[in-house]
Order: sequence, then C-alpha cells, then structure tokens
Amino acid sequence: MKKGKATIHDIAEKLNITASTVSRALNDNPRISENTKKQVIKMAKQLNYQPNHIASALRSGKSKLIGVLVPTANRNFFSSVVRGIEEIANELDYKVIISQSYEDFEKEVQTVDALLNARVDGIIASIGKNTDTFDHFKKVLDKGIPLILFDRITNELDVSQVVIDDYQGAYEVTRHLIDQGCKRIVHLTSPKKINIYRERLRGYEDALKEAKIPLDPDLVEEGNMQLEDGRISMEKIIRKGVSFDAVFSSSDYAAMGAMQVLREHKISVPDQVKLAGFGNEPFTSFTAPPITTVDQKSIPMGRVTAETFFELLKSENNKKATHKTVLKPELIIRESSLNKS
Amino acid sequence: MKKGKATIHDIAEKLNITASTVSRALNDNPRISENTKKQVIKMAKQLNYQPNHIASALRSGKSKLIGVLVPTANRNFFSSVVRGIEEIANELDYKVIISQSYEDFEKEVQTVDALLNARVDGIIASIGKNTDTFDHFKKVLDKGIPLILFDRITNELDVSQVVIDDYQGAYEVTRHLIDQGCKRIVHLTSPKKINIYRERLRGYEDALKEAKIPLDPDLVEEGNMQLEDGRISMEKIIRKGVSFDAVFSSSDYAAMGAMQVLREHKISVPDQVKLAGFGNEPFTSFTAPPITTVDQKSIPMGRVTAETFFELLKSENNKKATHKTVLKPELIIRESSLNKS
DNA sequence: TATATATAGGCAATCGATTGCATATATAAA
DNA sequence: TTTATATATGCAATCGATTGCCTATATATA
Repeated sequence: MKKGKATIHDIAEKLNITASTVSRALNDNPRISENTKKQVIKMAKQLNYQPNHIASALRSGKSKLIGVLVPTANRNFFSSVVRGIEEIANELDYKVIISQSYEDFEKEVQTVDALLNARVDGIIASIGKNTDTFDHFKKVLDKGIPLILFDRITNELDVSQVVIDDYQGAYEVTRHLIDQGCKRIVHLTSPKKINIYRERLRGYEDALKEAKIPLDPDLVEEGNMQLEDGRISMEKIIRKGVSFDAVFSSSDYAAMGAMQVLREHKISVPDQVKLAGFGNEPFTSFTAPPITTVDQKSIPMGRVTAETFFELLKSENNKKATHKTVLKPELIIRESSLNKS
Repeated sequence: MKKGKATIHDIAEKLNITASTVSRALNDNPRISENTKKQVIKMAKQLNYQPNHIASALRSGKSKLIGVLVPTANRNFFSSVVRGIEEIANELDYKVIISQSYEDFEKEVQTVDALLNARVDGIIASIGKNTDTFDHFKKVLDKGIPLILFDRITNELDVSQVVIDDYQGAYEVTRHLIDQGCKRIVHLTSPKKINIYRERLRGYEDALKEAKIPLDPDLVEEGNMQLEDGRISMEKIIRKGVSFDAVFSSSDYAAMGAMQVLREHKISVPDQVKLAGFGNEPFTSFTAPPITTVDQKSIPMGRVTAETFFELLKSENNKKATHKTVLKPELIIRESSLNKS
C-alpha cells in the first residue's frame, strides 16, 4: 500500500485518463461513458480512494457542513431535535457541527461567527433567552448563507421557522385543568419574553377567558424556568397566601421544582393541587406522580427543520419565500393532573 | 464593499506586498517585521478579512475539526462530556463535529468512516454497547489519526483512555448499603460485558466479600440498563421470591425502573429496600425519594479527555505513550438509601 | 575593504478536486 | 462527399492559504 492516500490523479494515471475524467466519472456526470465510469469506480475501490472533502469544498465552495446552534445540547428537547436534524443530514451526506450558546448572548454571537468561519453551508439555530438583537444573524443572511430557526424564534428576521403551536399546547393543558374542575390555576412563566413563553401565556389566558374564569395576576409568577426557579416561584405563591387548585408551568423543570415544594408543604398532587408542565422531558414520566405535560415533537421538529433547511439550500440562490411551519403539540395526560376516581 | 470576501491577496495588493508576506504576518511569523505585521492586521480589519479555513485546511492538512462519537447525545452524561470537550476545543479554536452511533455497530463503523472522510484532525469516542470488534478504530490509528477513548473503552486498542473508577464507585455504593445494614443486595448489571458494567460488578462483589457477605448469584440480574429493563429485572427478582433488602443498579435509568416496580408492589424505598443507581443523571435528584447514585464527573471527564487529546495532537507524529486516566467518582448519598432516623 | 550573517520579503509550487472551454472521433443529415 | 451534431475526454485555470527556497539590503566582523 502506498503511504499517501490515493487521489483522483492516481486513479487517472492507472487508467491512462485525466483527473477531470475521473472527477466527472465519480460524480456521475453524463458526459462520461458508462464504461469509463465503471472502470473508474473499480479502480477507486481498488486503490481505496477516499474523496478529499476539503479540496472539494475549497473548489466548489460547499463544505457539506451544517452548523447547528442550540442554547444547550444537554436538554432532551434540543438533543432530540438535533437527532432529527442529523438523521436527515446524514442521508444527504452532510455533517453536523454542534455548538452551544449556553444562553449567553456574547457566546452566541461568537459562535455564529465561528460557524461562518468554519465555512458551514448553512446554519440552523434556536435563539438564546437573553438575545434581543439580531445583527449576528443578519450578517449570516447578508452573506447569503441559508438560515433557519426553530423553537426559539424571532420576527425580526426574515427567515423560515419551525415551531410547535405553543399557544395551542398551553391552551389545551389549561383547558384540561379546567375540565378537571380547577378554577384557580397558577401559571409559571418566564420574565424573558421570548416567543415560546409568550405564546404559552396567551394560551393559558385564552383558555381561562373562554371558560369565563377571571384572570388573576396574583396567580402568574415569573421565574427563569429551571427547577430552582420553579421552587422559588411556588414558595412565593404559597407565601402570598392566595388560594389555588392547579399549577401550569411553562417548563417541566419548573413544574418539578413546584411539585417538590408542594410536597414539602404537604400539599398533595393531584388531590389538592393539579400540576402540569410543558416539554415532555423524560423525567416527567418517572416522577411520583408522573407529570402531565405537552410533548413538543422534538424529533419531527428536527426532521422538518432539516428538510426546510435543505430545500432552501437547494433553491436558486438560497432564496425562497420564507415560511413558518407550525407543528401540533400533543397533550400528555398523567396522574399529576387527574382526579382520583 | 466588494462582493466577494477579501482574501490575503486583496490585502497584499492594497499594501503592495505579496500574499506570502500577508500569510506570514497573520500567522505572526518572526520573519516579518513588526511594522508590516501591524499594517497587514490593520488592512485585514479594514477589509473585513475572514480567513478561509478550508483553504488553509487543504494546504496544511489540518482541518481544525475534531470528531466526537458518542452512543447517544441525549443522555446527560454524554452531553456533559461533550460540553467539557467543547470548552477546551473552543479555547484552541477547534470545532466539534458530533455524531452518534445509537449503540448500533454498523452505524458506528459508518460514522467513523464519515468522520475520516470529513478529514477531522482526530477522533474522541465512546464505544457502543454492541461493539466487539475494533477494525474501524484500528483503521483510524493506521492512518495516524489521533484517537482517544472515554468511558466506554476497550483494551484491544493501544490508545489513551479516560474513565472514572467504576470499580471504586461501585465498591463505595455497595459499601454504603452494607453500612446501612443491608446484607442481601440485588445488583442490576448488563449482559453486554463492556468495561464499565464489568468493573461495577467487580466493585459490588469485592465490597460484599470484604464484608464477608456471601455472593448470591440469584441477586444479580442482567438487563439492558434502560428504565424498562430495570422494571423487568426487578419484576423477575420479586417473582423469584428471593429476599433482598437493597438494590444497586449499574444505571440510574434501571434504578428508576426498579423503584417504580418496588412502589407498585408496595415495597417502600428506603424503609424496606434501599436503592442506589449509578451515573447521577439529573432526574435522580428529582424523584421521591431522591436516588443515591455515583457522580461520573462528566464535565471534568470531557475536559481531561480533550486535554489528553490535544496533547496527543500536538505531539511528534501523533505518537505518545498511551496512558489511562482514571478519575475519582463521587458517591452521592440521598434518601433512597438512608435509614430514617 | 572584503566577507559573513541577519533580516525582511518575494517567487512559485502545492494541497486535491472541479469546471469552462477546447478537441477528437463518430454518427447523422444534407 | 461534405457539413452538422453528438459523444467522450483532455487541458489548464481555479479555489485561498501555506511554505521551501531564493534574493536583496543592511549590519557586523575580520
């Protein structure tokens, strides 16, 4: 075996043809005869030829790399979306570079820049909680590089987006709690007014309005949506002394925190207070009681996002009318919100 | 603004010097005068020059890409390791391509190949459960490409490895259960004899031996270590009718499954049976009762793995004496294994 | 003054694949 | 037979940065 890896030139030499012919043969170019193609492919195999993606990337300007930017990869939702994206990308022979912003604006900006520098063919992103200016993404668009957003989106950018219907999900959960007889429903939301929490709040409000239940601002508590924040919010509510018979948290983690606090206060879930979260994190099915939640269709979201992305990538000039795909969420009813009977 | 991106040639032209000089100036080569360097840097900024990593990768043979292969990224342990790796990689201006084998051997082989094809500068991997031949990794080594393994390792490859002391962790958990007065300790392990489960089994056995508690094969149950497998194993044990006063599962997920089954059988944890898992998955702290487990030091593991990797990468010829780094695990004692008092 | 030694840059090849344009052969149409 | 039209392939430039080797000028040493 030769020490260096085989190149198209080596193949060409063996076959007494030129590298161009080999290149075209391997790319199944119609200008090459079937016979030549066969020979080339055979020789390529024989020499254990591996195409050099880097060289091809340089010449063609296509790196076959796509950058995926998520706030944090170690969250079931995001890693599942990534999985969906990867499934599609793999089929199309693209590689996925994952990078995380850790909900940090500076880091997000740097990361977008780094992805651009790595010459990714496009970027799929979900925006960090603390991001409220979008110049770093505008730069991506200015360079004509395909960009798609999912889940955490913004209207300030003219790009295609994939989300679930957060409004609908929240509406259904709230509706479900009302159907269980609840009238004083606490809602845990985020002070960061990013789309998802805004929409969920709207769904909550509309479900109440529709059921002619007055909105009580005392029942809406803001926090950062982590477990600890859920605990803090719940403590606040309890300390306020307002009466409530249900808790709908915009995040499963905060719901878990709330449940812990309720337990510590000997308030029984679901007997005295019904509880529901949002996200269908795996742990929600483990807890005692298991927590009612809304599934975000993460893998389909990843697949749809990737499909939308590749359509854009393949389109003329990376220009396509932008559109928003809204996936239906699924209400998952578990013990935490059900009347014993 | 020119439409195309600026290259070193553009900078050179403006400054009436050659591209080589610009290249050297940007790379802080001592052959270039401070004055020229300053001018080049200034002009680069002015033209908004962004180095083309692809071109540099082609010429230098270094892509600044590192491939990370994990069985599944949406597992807290792995995503945390990845985070640790990313932290270090970022500092050194490397990008991380993540790919998952989904515990599937074929997919693992393909993925390694794909990473090689993407011309990564090296690979950091954790081996899939169903992998028992290693030709795909040998190929990596044959090509002289740095390879480091973490957590799920093998002795069949002469590579540096980073693991936690699974033996020690398991020993300590078992010891702890014994200290709580348990004598009949069930152990849930995997039929796949990959290193981690083998070591944990050894730790369990040695702790028992040391305490002069006879090993009872009836208490050791094999399963795939997912939640459902934990359920199945627990049901088996209960159906067998053997007496037991504790369960030590080699995985948190299986521990969770076991706890569910115990609850369903009205066997109280920790009153009647003490329970411990392994891994310190976040949910173990959420459950009621919270589950005693062993922290695997995932982020440090990621950082150490990356550091080991980059040492290798920077070494002469990618050759270094291989060595195994063993991190100390941490026993996390929670309610599930404690006597009320 | 003549020769050695830095110092600062330039020249041109190179990494491997792609691609616009040119060319040679063969077949078809006039 | 001559001219059009495919068909199959070659030629050489190109993508942008890197790098081994060469050169010109300046300073130092003999």
